[in-house]
Amino acid sequence: MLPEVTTIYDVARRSKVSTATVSRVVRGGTGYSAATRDRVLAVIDELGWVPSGAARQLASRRAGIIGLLFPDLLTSDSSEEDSPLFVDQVIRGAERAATSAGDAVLIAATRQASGRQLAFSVASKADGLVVVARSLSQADLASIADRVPIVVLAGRVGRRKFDYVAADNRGGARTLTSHLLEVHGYRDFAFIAGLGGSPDSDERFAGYREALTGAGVAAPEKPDAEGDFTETGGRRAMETLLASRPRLPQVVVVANDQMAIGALAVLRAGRLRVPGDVAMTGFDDIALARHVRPALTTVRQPMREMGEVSVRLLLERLANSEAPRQSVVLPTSVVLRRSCGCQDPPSVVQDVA
Amino acid sequence: MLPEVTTIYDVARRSKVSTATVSRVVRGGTGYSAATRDRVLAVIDELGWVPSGAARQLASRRAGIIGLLFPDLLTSDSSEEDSPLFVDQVIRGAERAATSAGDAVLIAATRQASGRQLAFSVASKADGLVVVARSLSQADLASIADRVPIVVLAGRVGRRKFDYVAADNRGGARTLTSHLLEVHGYRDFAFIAGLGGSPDSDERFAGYREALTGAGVAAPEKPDAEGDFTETGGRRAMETLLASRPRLPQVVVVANDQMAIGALAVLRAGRLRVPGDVAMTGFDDIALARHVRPALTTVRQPMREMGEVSVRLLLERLANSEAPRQSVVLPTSVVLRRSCGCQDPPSVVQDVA
DNA sequence: TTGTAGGCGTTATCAT
DNA sequence: ATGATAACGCCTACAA
Repeated sequence: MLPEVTTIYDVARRSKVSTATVSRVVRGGTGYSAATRDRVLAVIDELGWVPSGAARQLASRRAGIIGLLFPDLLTSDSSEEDSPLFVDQVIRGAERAATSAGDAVLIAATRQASGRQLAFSVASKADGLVVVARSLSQADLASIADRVPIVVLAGRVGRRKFDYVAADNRGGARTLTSHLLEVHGYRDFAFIAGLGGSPDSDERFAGYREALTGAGVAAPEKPDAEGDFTETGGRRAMETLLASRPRLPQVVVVANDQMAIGALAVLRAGRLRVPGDVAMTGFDDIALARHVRPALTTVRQPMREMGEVSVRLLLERLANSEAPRQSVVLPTSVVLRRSCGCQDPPSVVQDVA
Repeated sequence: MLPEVTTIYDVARRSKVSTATVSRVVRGGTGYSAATRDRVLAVIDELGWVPSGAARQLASRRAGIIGLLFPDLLTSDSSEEDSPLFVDQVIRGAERAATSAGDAVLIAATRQASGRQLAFSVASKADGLVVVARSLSQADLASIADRVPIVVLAGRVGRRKFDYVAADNRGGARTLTSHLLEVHGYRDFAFIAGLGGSPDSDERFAGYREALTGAGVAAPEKPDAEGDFTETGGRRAMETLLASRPRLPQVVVVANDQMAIGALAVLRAGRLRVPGDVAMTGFDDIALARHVRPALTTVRQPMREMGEVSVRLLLERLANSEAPRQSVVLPTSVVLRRSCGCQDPPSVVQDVA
């Protein structure tokens, strides 16, 4: 026995009005008497009718769905704890912004090859897409963009062609490094980067260099070591660093928290004290950063807010496709803890201008 | 200038075939020559046509969308780190299972009052729903269920009416408590519960009691203190416990990790050694549990797997609505670390039968 | 192998 | 204030 869904026709017939009137009533439009409204509403309730999303979308060209595309971060061999919380937070933020506007969020992780097809599939179901950087090739991005509006999330500041929102990675790294220079007086630095070519890592390295250069400290062209954003990767990078340098730097600036935590483990295993022998900083302010010993000085990105703002931007564009392109760079903030050498964790959060 | 989306008619005209043939080709059906296929495919590519999800759903009664409803856990005042990772993991799992079946996941958090409407909205857009326990009233659940298939996630084992998947909370708590009794020989216990009436907390308490009773240890009818699943809540509950008991129990069994971590902080502040003066255990095995000092003995729920299995169950029902109701209870496992008194963290994972 | 045409459940445009 | 009736873009018997 088939579900036999009730349709707008059933409602119309039973309340002795036309489907047009039913439609008006449910959408809160105008043009019907209070009596009609009550009658229709009663019948709807009685029949338990729920308008078909598909039919609605087809006729009104509005699905009430925001697509969110992100790169698959929990692939095969990366262990549970390596899976970044970044996307989770972004999802939460997006969900919140969308829901409060009456929309829902359709999510899909693009895994390597299958990404293209998935992206199109999602695009065909949503009114617009929020695409987290690096989850799609530029070509695919462009070809989808001329079907539905797109907002790009994260990625390098300065991208064109689309609306985008990003965190001020560079500014955060710059402020953090300045703190290291000015407050602690460090002069001998080392930098552990994330995956080569990652916009986030690059931006952070750039900010780091800007601060060093600005302080008259020689800054190398390239990072001293490179990991892959995971704890394991950080461990390896730290080992490489240790092996390649004759003597310890005063401070190691790491491109993200997870790698910093891995690096911390290596130092601990080598009986090196942090921040006594070497200071260290991370980036992201994941929950762990606060709990690890020593607590990790880091830079916080407003991940949830990034998700929210992306959706908001998208909704704006949906409402007005002619509006000028917008780009929002959200401020990051430096979180001072023990690992950089600060005493008695002030837990102060220092905003980046 | 309007987007002027290209439709199947454009493709048909340009490749000089009927829309039926285009449809056959794109869906990989049968009944066309290789030459025709290539020609159509070429035109599709040239025109950049993407079939409309809405039209497709309307005609085929299949949206390719799985809805996921969960309670809003990051409300207002709860701080960032208190937001549970449970749902995040479930989302990941669901996304993975759905994507590999060619579907996408539509997510929505039900916030208090608005829940009902949101749920219906999502139901109207999806082929089926995975509903995380407590995100909807029984009445709403029922009224949605006779429109689309529903799978209930988590919640108490033993529910009827719907397909459901749950973790073996009771078994996990029982095994954990038995370990405490048998290996460590503890006899004086205390239990910190989560929110009153939470099925998860109740089940865990039940398992705890079963083990105690089975070992001939008197088990109180009610938990010794109650928190709200957050770190802060755990802190408060521990303070209450401390204030209300003349002397320390040998071990405190806490209903989840976050509260346990809060409780740990209280003990540390009181200069009490864990597990020296009091032993402690958590539940969930969040990432932090491993990094906190002492590392927390806890019970792991296969959160991601729960998401995956839910979607799989839903897809099965979508394929065959007549199949008998299914319920899957996934095993939990005890993770032994320092906080319960175990030496030299064996990091052993002990499966629950 | 290919085409024709009706139907899917709403919305929206005209009338009335 | 209400009602007919085209779209909307695709799928799918049924024919050819």
